[in-house]
Amino acid sequence: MTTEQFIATKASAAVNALYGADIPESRMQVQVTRKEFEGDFTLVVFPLLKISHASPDATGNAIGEWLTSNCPEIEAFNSVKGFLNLSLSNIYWSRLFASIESDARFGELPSTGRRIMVEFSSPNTNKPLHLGHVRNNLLGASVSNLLKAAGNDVIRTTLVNDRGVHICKSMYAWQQRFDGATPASTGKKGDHLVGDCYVEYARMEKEDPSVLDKVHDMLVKWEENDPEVRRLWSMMNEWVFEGFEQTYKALGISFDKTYYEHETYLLGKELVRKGLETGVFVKDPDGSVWCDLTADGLDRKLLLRSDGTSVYMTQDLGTAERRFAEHELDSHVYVVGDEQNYHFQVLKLVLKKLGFDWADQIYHLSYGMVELPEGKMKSREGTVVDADDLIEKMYEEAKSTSEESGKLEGVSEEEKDRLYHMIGLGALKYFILKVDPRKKMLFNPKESIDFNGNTGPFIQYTHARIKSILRKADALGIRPAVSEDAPLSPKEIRLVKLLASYPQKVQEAADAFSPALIANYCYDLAKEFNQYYHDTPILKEENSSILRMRLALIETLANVLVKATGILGMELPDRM
RNA sequence: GGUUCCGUAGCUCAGCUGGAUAGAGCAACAGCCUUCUAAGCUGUGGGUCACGCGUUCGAAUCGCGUCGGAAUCACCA
Repeated sequence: MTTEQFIATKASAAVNALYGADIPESRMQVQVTRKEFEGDFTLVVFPLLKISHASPDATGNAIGEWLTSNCPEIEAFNSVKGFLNLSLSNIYWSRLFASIESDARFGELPSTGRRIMVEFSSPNTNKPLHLGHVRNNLLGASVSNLLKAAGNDVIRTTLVNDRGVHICKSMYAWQQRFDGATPASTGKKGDHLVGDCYVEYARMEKEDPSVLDKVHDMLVKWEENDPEVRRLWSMMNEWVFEGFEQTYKALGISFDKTYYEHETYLLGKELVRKGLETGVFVKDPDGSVWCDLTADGLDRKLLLRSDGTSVYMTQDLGTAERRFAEHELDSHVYVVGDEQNYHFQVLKLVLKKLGFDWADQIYHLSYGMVELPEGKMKSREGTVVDADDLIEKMYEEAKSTSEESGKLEGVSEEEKDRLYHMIGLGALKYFILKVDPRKKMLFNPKESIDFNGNTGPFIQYTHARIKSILRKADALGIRPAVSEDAPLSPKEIRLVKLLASYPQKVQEAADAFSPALIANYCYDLAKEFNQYYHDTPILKEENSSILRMRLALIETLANVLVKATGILGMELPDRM
């Protein structure tokens, strides 16, 4: 039970005793007391005036009196203009702190028994990953962690778009203009080499539009399983996968299951057949198949072309059906940009029309685009921010900042390398995840991602500071320990309050599919600690139970920081 | 044109299930390292929460309208 719930329950009892009214605790409004007022939690009494038939202050005072004389945990109160501020006893906070400190699984919510598949990343194999993909990948990985922390069984998956006309374009350009170049012969990452082919193709088509016919011939041959074309296709895809693998590894991302579109693109045709039988779909005279959604305020949606081939939507319908069946999913989350809102709206609607109840359990985590100061990234204009370049840049930035501070003297080169990567990536991940996924975000390549203020490195630095103190204490043979003999200061109570709210934050964030809420929490916690650190000496404290309590407090704080940033996919260093 | 989303400090963002005087960071300015890591801490300045009307004891938050921006509405994926 959270402290808010505890107070709500007591307040409900107070109202019952004083006014004989039965107000459930869920209707009680309890919030954290604002900094400028005395107290820990505040009961909003306005909604109770109709029952008390008294002024806000009189009502507040009456409830305050009742609570302080009937609940030993509630020590004092003051009533200000309809807000009843309550102070809890030090023993209450000590015990709450002790319960958090001793709980190794603190913040891991009880199992929901639900199995959720999360699809994210889903790249095309004709160009390297860019900043937009980075946001997708980080969000997907983080939301997966979040849902897992909230007690769900999570399957991370990706659908690689490895076939189609765009792949053939790269293949054609390679054949015509690249003279047998390979990643090995050029020293280029495979995904970048294939990306170059794609760019080259665009140039070729501009010179001579008829090359498009050649590309279509190639696609037809691919579909006919032409060995020559298939061999080229496999080889180039292999290059790309190796390149992607490096990028995923650098980002710390992996999948439980990878689907390839060349295996799934024919799925869904059976559904179309059934839909035609049951009259959910209609066939036009030219042979094309449609679903009429005009009654739902949408348009008609194509499901099979007049030549009988399937489209994107057909495939997605079939894939969804197969996944729910194969994995006995309770829910499926798709991490896909908001430009596809319409697609998912239609997908769910069509599945529902086909009679699948689980259609309601599909959630499109629709995130906003990453934009540059001059607008959208455009590959034609060369304004695309490449993922590998960006990761490299972050590493260099971390390296130069670290070298400037000189705090890593005596650390091995190997360890330094690990730290630079951890810090650079931490900065990048936090930068992207701290903003509400649904909103579009701005990235200015000219300004490097900050390492000061509300940033990943700030949180990592906080952790390093705590670890430094704990190392020193350990060297002195002092062990952290919670004890009721060590009263908590107001700042320490604030920290305990924040720590205690962590499980609730995980729940809220999971409900909202928003790692940003976790990022904000991490910042609040780090900020609060740094203020505490600044004016509360720990190792110099003479009272040994207070000293040990403080060590226990910062150790718990470090543990919670590790868990929370872990959801964001960040690692925290012991020194930096 | 239809649908959906967005508009908060110079900039980047919190706050949005209605609650007290709207918060951070960056940038600017002024301080704090013989004291547990200054990637830190403290302070100053900076706001018509796009605009209007409504609901309410109370609106940045909810509703309607206006203005501005974005996405989407392919026999592309």
